[in-house]
Amino acid sequence: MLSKNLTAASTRPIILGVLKQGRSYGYLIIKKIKDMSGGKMEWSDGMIYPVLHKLEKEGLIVSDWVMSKDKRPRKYYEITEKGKLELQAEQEQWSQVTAVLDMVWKGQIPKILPDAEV
Amino acid sequence: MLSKNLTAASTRPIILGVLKQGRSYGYLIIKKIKDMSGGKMEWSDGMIYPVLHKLEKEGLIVSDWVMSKDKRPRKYYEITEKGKLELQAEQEQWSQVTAVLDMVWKGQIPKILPDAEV
DNA sequence: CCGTTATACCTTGTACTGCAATGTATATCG
DNA sequence: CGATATACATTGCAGTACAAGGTATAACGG
Repeated sequence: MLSKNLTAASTRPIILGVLKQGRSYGYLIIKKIKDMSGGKMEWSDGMIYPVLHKLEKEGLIVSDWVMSKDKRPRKYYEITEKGKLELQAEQEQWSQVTAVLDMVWKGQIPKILPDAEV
Repeated sequence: MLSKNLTAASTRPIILGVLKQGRSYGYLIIKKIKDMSGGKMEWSDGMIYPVLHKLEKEGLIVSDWVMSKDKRPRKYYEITEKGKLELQAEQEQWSQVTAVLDMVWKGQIPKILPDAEV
């Protein structure tokens, strides 16, 4: 079970990443993410759809309805150029944070002392 | 500049990690994190102290006042056993998310198709 | 001596937000 | 026919991040 903040922080880049690979729809995105995480990440409807809506509102993805072979309407999403740029920026940010966290996991904390003890 | 969510998500493991390496105080923790991130992460007072207070309230760290050599009072924080367990759990969660994100960065998204197209 | 900077910690209002829960709809399966 | 799976939508509100403003004092340069 991931913390709320970590889930929130990773939702956007993951969705954008999945859509960069190919257009998809909500229900399937949830399945892919479950698969990619070995079942550890189980997003719900209430989680993913508000995020998809917001991404679309921000112009990072676009959507259109398609009638599937079994007559169900599906809302397909596709990443935009702006969305790809945003994904790039997300990757850079995650890289920064991950670099610091790697130091933390490895116990490589700089030995900075208070001025009065230099 | 990190997103709000990413900053929020990484604050606790970073602080716990710094304190696992050795007891420290707020002002110095901020300096260490700035150093570890090459200047990219600049936390403010208003950010770190409420988090330190919450961590203490949850029993993950403890604190005590020490008078420094230049007569300034400093509030030193130290991680507890419980805090070390929490840090371990954080590392596992970050590992899970990072594994999924690595797939995203590498474009390794599973090709799962809707049932009607299998 | 004074203004500035650095060293330290504290508090809080409030704008923002995540998402469980609930809802609608329908195909498939046993 | 009931249960499950396939799909998308909406929202109330509990929770929360942290900038801004505050207090205090040492050190430094002009």
